[in-house]
Amino acid sequence: MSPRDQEQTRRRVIEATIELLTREGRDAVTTRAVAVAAGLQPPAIYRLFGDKEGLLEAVAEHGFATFLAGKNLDPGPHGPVDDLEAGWDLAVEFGLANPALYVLMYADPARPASPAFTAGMEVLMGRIRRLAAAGWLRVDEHLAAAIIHATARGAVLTWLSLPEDRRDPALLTTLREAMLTAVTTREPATQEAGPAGAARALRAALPEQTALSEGERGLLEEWLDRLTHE
Amino acid sequence: MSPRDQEQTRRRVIEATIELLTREGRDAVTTRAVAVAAGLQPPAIYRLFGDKEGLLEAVAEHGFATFLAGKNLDPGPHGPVDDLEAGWDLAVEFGLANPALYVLMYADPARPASPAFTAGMEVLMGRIRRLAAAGWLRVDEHLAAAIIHATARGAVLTWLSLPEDRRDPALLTTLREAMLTAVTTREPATQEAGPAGAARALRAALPEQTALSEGERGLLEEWLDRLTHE
DNA sequence: AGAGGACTGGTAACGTCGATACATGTCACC
DNA sequence: GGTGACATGTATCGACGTTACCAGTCCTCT
Repeated sequence: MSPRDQEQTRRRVIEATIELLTREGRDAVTTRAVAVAAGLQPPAIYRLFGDKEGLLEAVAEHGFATFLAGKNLDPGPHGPVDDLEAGWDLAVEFGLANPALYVLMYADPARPASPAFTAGMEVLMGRIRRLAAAGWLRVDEHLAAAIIHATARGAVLTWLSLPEDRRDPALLTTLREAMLTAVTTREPATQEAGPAGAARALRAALPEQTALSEGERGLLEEWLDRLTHE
Repeated sequence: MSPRDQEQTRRRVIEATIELLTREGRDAVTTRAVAVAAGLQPPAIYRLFGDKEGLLEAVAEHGFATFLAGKNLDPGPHGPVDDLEAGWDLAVEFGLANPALYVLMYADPARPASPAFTAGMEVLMGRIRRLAAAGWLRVDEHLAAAIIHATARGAVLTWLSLPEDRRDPALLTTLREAMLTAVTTREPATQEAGPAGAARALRAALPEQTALSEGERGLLEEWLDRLTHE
């Protein structure tokens, strides 16, 4: 079997698994059931994915990639805050649209970070960085990522655990709003983009702080001037 | 065997299961392993708990009840808002103190609401009601419950999924604060902007600039970190 | 062109799981 | 002291994840 064919078979197995997962639930995903659904023998799964864990990881990655493929990830016209908002919505929408897959990826914290998990974080981190560069970030970048992740995770899992007739869309919008106020500032710390603007803003706010020694502050001011006039 | 003895045996089995769960993980909890740990035969589990699901449910309930037993649930002297805050802390503390148990109870949203789950919600609902009675509630009671639950759930699961050396306690306090401002009409504790925002903006924009040498940039990054973490 | 060998794919099986049927033992009561 | 009901122990079932093993096929080298 050529690598080309093998890739195609992998794809067929993955899609059969997703079908099984979404139609009959997590417990229906057995190696045997997947094998017959994909039209091959149980051991073939192991030749293709190593073990069941490998299969599930491949499934998560495929599902997430497929979802992202239909979305536009470029920065929007309304600034980094709106981009963050859209990114949060994207994460939640993925969970609501693929509950079984989402639970597989995000329910058990013991599961080591899969490529799919990491890919989602990459998207998020890019938006956070732009937010920080524009001076909108209220907290540390890593903390921001954790907050965004936690609110989205909590939103999706709680939403899914509610009976359908008691799901209030306000849960999602309120959590999103809470996330935004926790992570971003209402007023940007700098009006100008790039290092020069940030340096100017920092230069202005500098005299009030005490984290640096006299000498350090002097050198820092020199550097900020250089960055400003670059 | 008298009902009294049976109750005692149930208790022994449950505690053996918790021991197994926390020491060797979820997958180590097999009916056989539990049976030998509790000193009886595998079928005895089924006579006591019906099936494995029943055992796990009993375990969840026992673990949660034991945790709550050591806590004071009465209204505190600082008003309903502080009570809510303490309730949220309680939920999160339970998750951090009993990760395996928490994951068992809250990870999979497909699992129907267990008695333990409901008991936790009861505690929460009481506090929300007092909050509403005192006029502090910004949103519908059910929505408030969902928001509180979602933030706590997201906080615990995200915390547990982070490697230990990257867990920032600020994640918990920030999420708690976000929950409080979303749910109550209390004024958010506005933190002074200071130079932190500008420092973060400069930190994010730093890689793009060329006015500083490698060494200067390294030192500058250290200072910016100090300025943001002050 | 034919023999040898590496590699793919199929079959059968292992050990363990959750769960259950059945036999064995034990105690109360007539 | 026999008898019936109930608790306990034994043996086993089907299904699971996983692996050893064997047959067939295709490429290579002489």
